[in-house]
Amino acid sequence: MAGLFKVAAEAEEDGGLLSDRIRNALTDEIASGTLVAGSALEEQQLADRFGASRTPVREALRQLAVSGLVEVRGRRGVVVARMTPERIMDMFETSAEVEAMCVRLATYRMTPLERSQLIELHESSQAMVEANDVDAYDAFNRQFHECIYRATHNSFMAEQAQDVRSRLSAFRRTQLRQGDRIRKSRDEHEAIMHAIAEGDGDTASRRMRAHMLNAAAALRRYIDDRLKPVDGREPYNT
Amino acid sequence: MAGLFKVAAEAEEDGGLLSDRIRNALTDEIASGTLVAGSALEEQQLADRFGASRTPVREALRQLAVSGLVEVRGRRGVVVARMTPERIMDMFETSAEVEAMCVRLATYRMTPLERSQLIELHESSQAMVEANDVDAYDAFNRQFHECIYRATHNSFMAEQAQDVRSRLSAFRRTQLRQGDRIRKSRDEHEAIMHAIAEGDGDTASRRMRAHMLNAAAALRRYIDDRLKPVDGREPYNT
DNA sequence: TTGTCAATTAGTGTATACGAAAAGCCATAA
DNA sequence: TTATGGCTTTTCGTATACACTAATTGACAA
Repeated sequence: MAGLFKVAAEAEEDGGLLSDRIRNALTDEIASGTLVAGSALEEQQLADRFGASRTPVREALRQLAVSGLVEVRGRRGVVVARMTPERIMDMFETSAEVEAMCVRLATYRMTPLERSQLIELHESSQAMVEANDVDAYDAFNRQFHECIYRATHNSFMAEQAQDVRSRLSAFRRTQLRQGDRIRKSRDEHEAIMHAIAEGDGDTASRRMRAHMLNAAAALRRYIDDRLKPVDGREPYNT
Repeated sequence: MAGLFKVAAEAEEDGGLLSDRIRNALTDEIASGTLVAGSALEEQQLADRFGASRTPVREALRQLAVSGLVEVRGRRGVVVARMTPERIMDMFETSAEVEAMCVRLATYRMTPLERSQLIELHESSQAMVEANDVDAYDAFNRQFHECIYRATHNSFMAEQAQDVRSRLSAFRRTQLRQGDRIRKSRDEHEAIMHAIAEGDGDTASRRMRAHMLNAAAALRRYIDDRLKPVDGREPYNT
């Protein structure tokens, strides 16, 4: 019995900490929507599922709580953070401002190499738009923005931006399926690229903010259509 | 009026969770510099100090790791995050941008009541400047900026800004002791207030950024004087 | 029927036990 | 003298046991 956990650790070829693996798994499941917002996360149940004990599960849950992905209701269990539409919009707005802030700095600081990489990346998205390939564009989009984060040459800011962005990943994919949002998204990228090319950080910043807010607006339409009915129900189901 | 968040209310409460109290205590000690950067945090030792077992201590440490206040070196202990001067400056720059972002939104959205509260708060700082009361001004400064966060009417953004700010609190107090930084700080606040009063968010934003960068510059002088020698040593002592 | 209260119970919060890995140390050999 | 190898020690990561809280359920009275 005592030697069992060693087997569990080796089963996943990842020598990393068990608690870290659980945290990563839960992060993915929450971000992807596999774990529905508001659902209860029972420690023993999760422990059984991961073939571990409650201890690493608890650590994972507590870490997720710091990032705001789950909500710890003292002595009453942990639930997947249930965002209100207002909070989601707040997060999108914040994300928009953060992206705007990053692209402004990036415009002033990016190296010629970084600029050419960004241009190349942007041009590669044309094909995805024409194919209307949501998944490919979603992946590209991530790269595009991360490329800008790096170009700020401020690693802390890049981490903060990445953190905010990752918390919205669950909603972002949805938004791309709205109408011809992909094409518009690329057009907006195009405008941002022009401002960057001219070294006009303030314009790039404004355009980026507008770009992100457009994405948020597309999502809001989706939320208004589909999430509203949920509001009538109890905050936390079982 | 200075209701702030619940932080003050929860400050000294025995009823809360033990792991939470330990986390808060450690946060304070790290932010205040009582726990020196780079020093090792041994679990059993901390458990003894808080009269608890290792379990809540571990949870606290893991949570602090998510915020970046401590560094977990797998199976080799936890140390207080040792920031390089570069990273500290990155954080200050990010903080400056975040504050600028907040004040811009706040300018457009604050209610007349919030505006008058901010004015009142600002005027109260005059006395502290004349008395050269660093502690009082430091406390006021915190309130001033938190007041602006709230006025964004975006709770998520306020939390993010607060998070970044709290991570710099250890360094901020130092900076205020540099020369006549307090007086200059208030003058800069004054200029920001004018822009807010005129409803000019972009100007308020630019002035706020300059204000924060001035504070960072004051700190850099301090760092160059006192922290540089440390760089010659090993990243982590023993 | 409904409201209140007590007993039950499910599930969290904390403590302790144990195996494993890394760090320290000493002895021994080149 | 120094380097290296194995042994000891320390401390971490995980498991498990216990304590305590709060939700739930059932009974009883109004």
